[in-house]
Amino acid sequence: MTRDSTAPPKAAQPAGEKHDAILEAALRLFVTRGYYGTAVPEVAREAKVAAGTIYHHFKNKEALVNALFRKWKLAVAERIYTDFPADAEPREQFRLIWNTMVDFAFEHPEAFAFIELHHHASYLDEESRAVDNSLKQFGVLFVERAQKLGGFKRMPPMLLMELIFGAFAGMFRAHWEGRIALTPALTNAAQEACWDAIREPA
Amino acid sequence: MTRDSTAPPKAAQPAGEKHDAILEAALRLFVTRGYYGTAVPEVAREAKVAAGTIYHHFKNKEALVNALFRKWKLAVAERIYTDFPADAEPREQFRLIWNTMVDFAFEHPEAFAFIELHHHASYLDEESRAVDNSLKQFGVLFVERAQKLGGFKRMPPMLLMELIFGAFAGMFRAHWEGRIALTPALTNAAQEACWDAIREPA
DNA sequence: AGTAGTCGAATGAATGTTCATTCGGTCTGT
DNA sequence: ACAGACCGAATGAACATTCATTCGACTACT
Repeated sequence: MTRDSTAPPKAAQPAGEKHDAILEAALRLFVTRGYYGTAVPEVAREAKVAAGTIYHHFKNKEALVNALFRKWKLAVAERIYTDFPADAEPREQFRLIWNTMVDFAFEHPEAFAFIELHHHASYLDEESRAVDNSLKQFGVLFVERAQKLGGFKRMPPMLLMELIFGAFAGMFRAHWEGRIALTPALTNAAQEACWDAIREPA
Repeated sequence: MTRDSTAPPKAAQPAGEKHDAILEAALRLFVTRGYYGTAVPEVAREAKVAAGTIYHHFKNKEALVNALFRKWKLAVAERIYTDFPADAEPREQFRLIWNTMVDFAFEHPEAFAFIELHHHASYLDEESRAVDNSLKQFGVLFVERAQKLGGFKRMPPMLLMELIFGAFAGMFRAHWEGRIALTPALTNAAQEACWDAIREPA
């Protein structure tokens, strides 16, 4: 709305209401029907926007998924990086990462399902993949440090990571699909079980 | 489909050759591009069959995915049920289930990826879901028995199941996507890690 | 303060493409 | 010569994308 009256006329506002409405609608539809299963005009209708408007904000359907993927993957990454205690005990770090992801998954179930579901889709571009990888790299570094400090199983860090993240994702999928009903007590029990999986047994 | 069983039956067709070719082509394409991302004529081309032929063997595209899903889900189930030592120690049973699934995933990577990816898709019908559930029920019964015999963590059986299966699926996804290179030693290490996750710590 | 002029966001009907499915016909074994 | 199995061009519906046009906000000039 506001505009700097001293500066020359600026270009359009990049981030607007419609832009967000489109991303939200796309999130909802892509999660329930998938990328190919969702028609662009359908996204427009859900966002209460004309079909053409989507193409003012995104180059095409593919650019839209990629923008969505990056938005949420970066949101997760930021939550995990922020205030991460780099010097704490691995046990404490693990608990923190787990809880951060639990909070995120409860707060943004659709976003979590989306990045979970689409993380290897063919329509993701290089940049989206890079975002994905950097988060994975963080996980690997965490495991490597924990292994050096002792107390972690001697397995390829990537394997350990994937086991844990797979378990986490499976837990939430079962929750959303109604097979279990997660509570703080249960996510915590799962966290402890996963810790037992990765730590060196005494 | 049906044939008069009183008449001296002779194969008019050289066994279900085309039928199988269609299923195989569909498996390959559905795994790489998804259900909605795969065109029926594309399946036909991949199967070296005319588009119309697919509709002689399957009522429509949806019937085709469902047939495919059931075929492979039942194949997994059969492998797991067969020769399952109902009276063995849970530790032994767990090792067996794990190894059976590892073998299957290595022998039929596309089939495993397919049932993993599509297990909650909207186009699966009641019967397909029922097949899925019966296998899950088997897992739950295994956990419940193990809990009664002692030595298993006290958590909802379904949660324990989903954690383990999630970890297993994550491990293979990482393998196929090239992030790790699985070997018998590694799948076995993962199996032991997962056992540590579910057993009651001494 | 009022008016004309400019800009670009927004629209939605129109476009060309791709899709799932059909159907008239051919081929093969009996 | 009959019955399927099989074929693939044809069909119509649905799709992603385009574009001529509208609209409202802002600027510049009076």
